[in-house]
Parts: sequence; C-alpha cells; structure tokens
Amino acid sequence: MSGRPASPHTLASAEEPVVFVVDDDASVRDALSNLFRSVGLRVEVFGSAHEFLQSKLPNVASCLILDIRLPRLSGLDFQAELAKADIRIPIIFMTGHGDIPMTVRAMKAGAVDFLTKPFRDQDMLDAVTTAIERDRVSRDEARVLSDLHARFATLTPREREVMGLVTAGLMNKQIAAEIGIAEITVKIHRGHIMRKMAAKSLPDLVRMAEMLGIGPASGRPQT
Amino acid sequence: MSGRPASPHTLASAEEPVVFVVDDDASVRDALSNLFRSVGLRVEVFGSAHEFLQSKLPNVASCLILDIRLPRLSGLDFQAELAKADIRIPIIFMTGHGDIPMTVRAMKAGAVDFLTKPFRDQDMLDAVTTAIERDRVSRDEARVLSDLHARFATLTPREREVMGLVTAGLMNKQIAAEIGIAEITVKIHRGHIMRKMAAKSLPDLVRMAEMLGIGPASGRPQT
DNA sequence: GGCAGGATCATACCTAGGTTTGGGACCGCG
DNA sequence: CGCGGTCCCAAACCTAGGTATGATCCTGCC
Repeated sequence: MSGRPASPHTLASAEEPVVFVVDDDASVRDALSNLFRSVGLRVEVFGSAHEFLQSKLPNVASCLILDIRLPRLSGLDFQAELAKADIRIPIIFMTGHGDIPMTVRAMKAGAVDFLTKPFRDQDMLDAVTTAIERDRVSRDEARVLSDLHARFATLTPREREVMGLVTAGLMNKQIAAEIGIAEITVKIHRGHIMRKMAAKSLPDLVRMAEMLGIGPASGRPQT
Repeated sequence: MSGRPASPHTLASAEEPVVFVVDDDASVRDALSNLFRSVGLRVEVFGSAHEFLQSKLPNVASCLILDIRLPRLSGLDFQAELAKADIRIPIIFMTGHGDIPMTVRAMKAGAVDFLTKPFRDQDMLDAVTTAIERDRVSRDEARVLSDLHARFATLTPREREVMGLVTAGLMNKQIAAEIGIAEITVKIHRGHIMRKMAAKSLPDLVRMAEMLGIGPASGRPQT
C-alpha cells in the first residue's frame, strides 16, 4: 500500500481520458490538438480513418472527433463501420458544409454532437466533456457486466436453469417439481450458484439475473 | 365512476394511435391529414401550438408532427415547453429552411426525426411508425410504473424503510439491529410490505424496488 | 374523550432455505 | 481404465422467514 497510481482492476474513470481526432487537414488537427492540450486533455491525432483503426485503442474513457467529409471513407460511413465492428466510442462530428439529413443520420446513430465549422472552442470542449463522461459511464457498466458474464459462464447448464427459476421467484419445491428432481438437489444447486456468482444475498442474485437478462425460460441463452 | 367503457386497465397499445399535426399552413395540414388517413391512421390537425395545448390529449399512443417554424412559438421552443410541462410525446420535425444547429438541438432533445421539405411520403410514414411505436412502449412502461407507485404510496414510512433494507439483501436480524427494533417487528413489516405491494415473492419485490429506484434510503451502500 | 392507525413486541408454531456428510451413477478424456 | 466433473439423492441439523394471537403505547383527529 504505497503510492501506487492504480490497482490492476481500475475503473475506466480513474485514468486519464483521451481525445482522438481524425481529420485529413493538418491545420485542423493541430488546432484541435492545441485546444485540448490547453485544458489538460490527452490527444491523439490521425490523418485518416484507416490510421485510427490501426492504432491500439487504450482502455480508458475516450471520444472521437470526426470530420464528416473524410477522404476515402465518409465520417458517417466510418461511424457505421465502428458500430458494426462493435467499437463503441462517442463521436463528435465536425462539418464545413454538411446538410440536415447527414446530421439526422449521425445523431440517430448516437453521435454526441454535430458542430458546424467554424465553431466556438467552448462548444467543442463542452461536447468533449459530455462525450468523455458518457464513455466513462458506459465503460464502467461494460466492465461490471463483463465480470458478471464471466461468473455466469462458470455455472453448469443445470445451475443456470435453476438460477432462472430461483430469480423468477419459485420456491425450491416448485423448482424441484418443475424440472423433476428432489428439493434437496435444488438447494445444493442453489448453494453452488450463490458461491459461483458471488452473490451475498438473494436480492443480489436477482439483480445479477436482471443485468444478464435471465428468465425462467432460458434453456441456453448464452450469447 | 360510471361511464367506463373499456376495461379498467387497457394497454395503450390496444387502442387506435393518433397522429397530431401542428402547422400554420392549411395546405400542409391537409396534405399530411390525407397521407396519414390513406394508411388508416387517425389524425388531428392544429393551426398553432396553442390550439394543440388546449385540446384534450387522449390516452393512446401518439406522436406530433411539428413545423420548426411556427408563428408565435418556434417548434424547438414548443418542444422545450412540452418537456417542461412533462408532456412526453415523440416529435417529428419538418422544416423548409432549417439549419444544422437547430437539427442538433431538436435531436438532442429527443426528436424522432427531422425531415426537410419536400420529403418523401414514405420517409414521413416511417418516422411516424417509429414514433408511435416508441410512444406505445413508453406508455406501457409508464402505466406499469404508475401502478407500482400507487402501491408504494400505501406503505407507511417505516415499511418503506424496511423495504429498502430487505431488497438490499439484509437479513431480518440485521434490519432489526440497523433501525433498532425487534426482529419480530421486522417480520411483521415485511409481511405488510409483501401484501401491500402485491409481490408474489422476494425476487418480485426486488424487481419492484429496482423499478422504483429504491435503495437502503439511509445511505448505506452494501456492495 | 375516544377512536383509528401506526409502531412496537412476545410467544408459539410452522415452513423455507441452507450446509454437511456421504453416497451412487454417468460421461468424456487422456 | 481411472480421473474429474456433473448430476443426483438422503439424513441430520441448523438458521431464516412468515403468520397468528394478543397486547401496549402514542398521536392525530373528530
């Protein structure tokens, strides 16, 4: 217990966020880089979507500043690509001459903001603050859910079935009748479930089941 | 209550949805009215935001088509007014000459779509379908939550406190120690809670507490 | 004052949940 | 073929949850 900066299992919120900038215009990159650095934000710039994809994304809260009009791949298409590749990062669009349908499409797809050039520095900074915070929250949620999935994966098929029935509110004897085994066996499964899932109480387990989307009908819902 | 035609709790989804159109241009109102009626949708048109507000909103899934440029109150301001008055209805904006900041503001505030005139009929119909469906889901959720709140309101302060601790996973004896009463009294409160909330099981009660956003009120994180 | 409702508690009794100990049976895999 | 994992079960034993009966105390209210 010394002055260690962070534990191995650190919250995304505990580390330094990063702003990624993708724009083919070097002067824009420089300007944004200076802007963000002036308020103490880490920045990484890229000249193309391709470059950005090749870089290794750090596991910290981040956001992406994207020009809608990129050389080989438009900002909107890039947004769609990221979504398809399951890379979830809040996006802030910039545009010199965008139109309304573009804007609608981007916002519907979850963009944080859509700024028209020239924009005020403060508007960009506000958007980035919102985006980083959104990513921080979503990363924290994802981490919790991932831990949960890992524990759930250690359950045997039978234990998963029993977990569904337990969290649905059935009594041990009802569960036993439902799946055709003895009540004592249900109790044993139940004990295993509580230990493997690290649930401190039944309400705890119920909340885990909710997060995992577990119902009594779940035969093998493993994604 | 005498004149109750339908069953006491009807799903919003079970009734005929309505499309509201607010536009100061009569020809636009007529055109949209015809369009929606041609696909079998109920329509009600208004010449101003004021007129719309004066009308009694039926309790069915609905959506609102709004021109961004209304005479006395802009579409955006009207959207804000509705939000402030806690009138939640999905909004689809139309505009002849809108700009991107307007679009962004509308979409951030939750607009379903933002169509530029002239738009294709199909685009409008798609937007309406999405909006109606969104409203249907949100009404169903609101109805369930409202029932829950009504039952929760019948709990005494003490019962609410105990409910928070029970659903947090504390044992009866822990709850008793926590609030300084006997375990038997906790059990009695607990029985009252289950009956008043109409919970068929503890998991049931836990899910209700989740929906109501109930924690161990006295700020006791048990994670 | 008296009444209603909330909150408290005791005793008694019953059911539900949970662990331990000690098995038996099946199956895939090295 | 034996090892490990899964699934099954029983007896014994303990704790936790839940209800009923009956009671006391207080407070707000007509």
